[in-house]
Amino acid sequence: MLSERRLQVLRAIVQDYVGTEEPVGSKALTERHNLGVSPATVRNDMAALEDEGYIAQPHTSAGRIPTDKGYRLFVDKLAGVKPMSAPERRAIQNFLDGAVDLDDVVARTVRLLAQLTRQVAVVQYPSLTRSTVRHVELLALAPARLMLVLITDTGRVEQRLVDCPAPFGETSLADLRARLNSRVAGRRFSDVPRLVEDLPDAFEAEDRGAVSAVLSTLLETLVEENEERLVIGGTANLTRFGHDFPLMIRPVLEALEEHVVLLKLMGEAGDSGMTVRIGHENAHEGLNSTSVVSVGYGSGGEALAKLGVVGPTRMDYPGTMGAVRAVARYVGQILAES
Amino acid sequence: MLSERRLQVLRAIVQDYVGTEEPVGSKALTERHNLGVSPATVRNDMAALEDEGYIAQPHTSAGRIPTDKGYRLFVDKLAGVKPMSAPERRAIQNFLDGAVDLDDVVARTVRLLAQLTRQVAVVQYPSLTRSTVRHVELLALAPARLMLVLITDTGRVEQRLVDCPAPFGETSLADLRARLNSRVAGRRFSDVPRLVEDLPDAFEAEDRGAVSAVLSTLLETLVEENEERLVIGGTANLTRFGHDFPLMIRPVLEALEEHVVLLKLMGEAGDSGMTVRIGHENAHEGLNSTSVVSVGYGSGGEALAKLGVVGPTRMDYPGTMGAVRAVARYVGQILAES
DNA sequence: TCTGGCACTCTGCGAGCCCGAGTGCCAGCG
DNA sequence: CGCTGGCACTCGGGCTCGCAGAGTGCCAGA
Repeated sequence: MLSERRLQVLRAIVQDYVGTEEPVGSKALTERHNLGVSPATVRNDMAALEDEGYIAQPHTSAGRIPTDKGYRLFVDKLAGVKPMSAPERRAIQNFLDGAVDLDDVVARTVRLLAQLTRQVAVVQYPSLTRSTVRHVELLALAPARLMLVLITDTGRVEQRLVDCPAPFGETSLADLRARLNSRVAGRRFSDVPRLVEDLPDAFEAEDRGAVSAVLSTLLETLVEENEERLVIGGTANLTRFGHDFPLMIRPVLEALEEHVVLLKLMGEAGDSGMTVRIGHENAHEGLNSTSVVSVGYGSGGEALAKLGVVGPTRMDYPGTMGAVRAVARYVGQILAES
Repeated sequence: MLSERRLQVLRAIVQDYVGTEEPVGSKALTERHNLGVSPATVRNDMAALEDEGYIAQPHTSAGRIPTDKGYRLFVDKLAGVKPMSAPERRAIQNFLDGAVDLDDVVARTVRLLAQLTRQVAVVQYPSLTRSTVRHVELLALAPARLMLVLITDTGRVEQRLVDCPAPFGETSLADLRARLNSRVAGRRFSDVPRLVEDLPDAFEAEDRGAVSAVLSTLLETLVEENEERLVIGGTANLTRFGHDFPLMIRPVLEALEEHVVLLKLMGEAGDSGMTVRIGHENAHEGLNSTSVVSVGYGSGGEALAKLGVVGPTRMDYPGTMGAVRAVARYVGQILAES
């Protein structure tokens, strides 16, 4: 176990390195933080921290920089979440309040997050599987061809074509539409399969094929995970990554275009509370020199989707976490209102 | 007017510079292209080209590099469009044929284009204003609150909320839905305003307010330009930009996130044929060191939207133009089929 | 009008050098 | 036992210097 002072030293190293972007030495540390001890003592502590793997030296006789493990300890034990100031919170709220529809909410959120954290922002569209059905609409495009339109309480609309095995009369269609809506409107997606299970039984034999086709398309739409969309912004902030960066940012840009990977990454993070993945903790290789801070957001108590930022491991964790948390909270509010 | 040989020299300079990324000198030129004259002669020609502003020297006593004006001349007079090879064309077609819906077509297109050109690809969603209406649907969410859903022939769906000045009965709603569809289904968006102009007259006075509200929302949706979506891919290719690139790519990344700017840029380009904007010809400052190659695509004879690539002015223009043209052509085919 | 020759001018690169920051270790002190 | 000051050592960054190579412009001659 590390002594209290050594933790202080580690904290000081992280803070200074994040600020200056340069390896930090024992002398500079004692000057900037009053630890009450001399550089020599700090050197001993640093040696111990290095033995434990919390810090490292880029070259012999240079200062130390934190390792992933060091950041991990810093985030877990040494740093809290820095709350946003009241004016900042107001600014967030004002900015988000101006949104006119769901797309706009997401677009604004991503810009806001990128601006606040000066990093790359990632926002997942509110997931279908957690929300409730507002309305299901069926349109006959041709005798045996329907369009299914699903409207969610978050204002999202999904449409699918349905090819029926047999023509489907206008009255049957109206009937199906009415029955479907009376059963599922206002219900959670996860409940829908159970609620419509026996629906074909209510129809004439000749229509059952079509009804089944509609229902299976509906269920498909509900579970379809790969329809989950991501919006990314603030990639220009990658240029503040470091000095040696051509090689650094290329894999990051590539990873950011792999939405599937990102979705997986954000999905793995726990539902409740904020998740911070540091450096090599990220499964995807391209993100091994970045940290990902993500959190769920949603209207009401439940998380609909995730949002977060991607930045260098050398980032201001407390500030970033504060911004991410605040934005998630306000987006949730906005979604709940609309 | 420049002599024939001087044009040859300019062409050779552009080709070599694009290939090597290094200023090209008179000796290297005569070695790699058999111009039939000596380096000294080429030097004279280069001096002339420099006087005219087609090429420049980064430093005294270094080779020459083309200026924007030089590239312009190259593109206009000296280089054709390099057609894709048959295998390449097949690969494009196969890749695009696998798409399952409009979103997928666009996503595949952007990836394909980025891969083929090794540059940043930009694809605009098929524009609403040029396409035709497949169906208009109206749903009552509440007595005085409707949802308008517009389905286009390209498979795109737009939805809007409509607040009515007064409650609107179910029968009137069905009536409006039927009349609306019979008038506009299958018609071009640009014709819709004329076609629905007198529609309120067919309704009772008490419903006219609501009908007008629906119609104005519909028209708004049709003309709404800022709803035009862009998809961007291949940003990782920016890392191949040049050596001095932190400062180079930051403004480019910023510009790429300004979809409004990009839309304007692509919109300005002529409808027919391919447009190449080189360096400072781009109005947006962040793109002053890039060239944009764009072309319209669409099903049938008409362009629905644009697609293109953004790359360094030092790009392989014939190859890029060939790839852009080929992709646009095949995307158009796919859209026409579906 | 083209060519070969020549003198000139840069940039880039490597070698050598010094300086400063930082370390590790040790002996001494409370 | 832990902290401190001192000291010798190391190493990277930045500086200058010098050189080689590539490229140019100009000029006289074919």
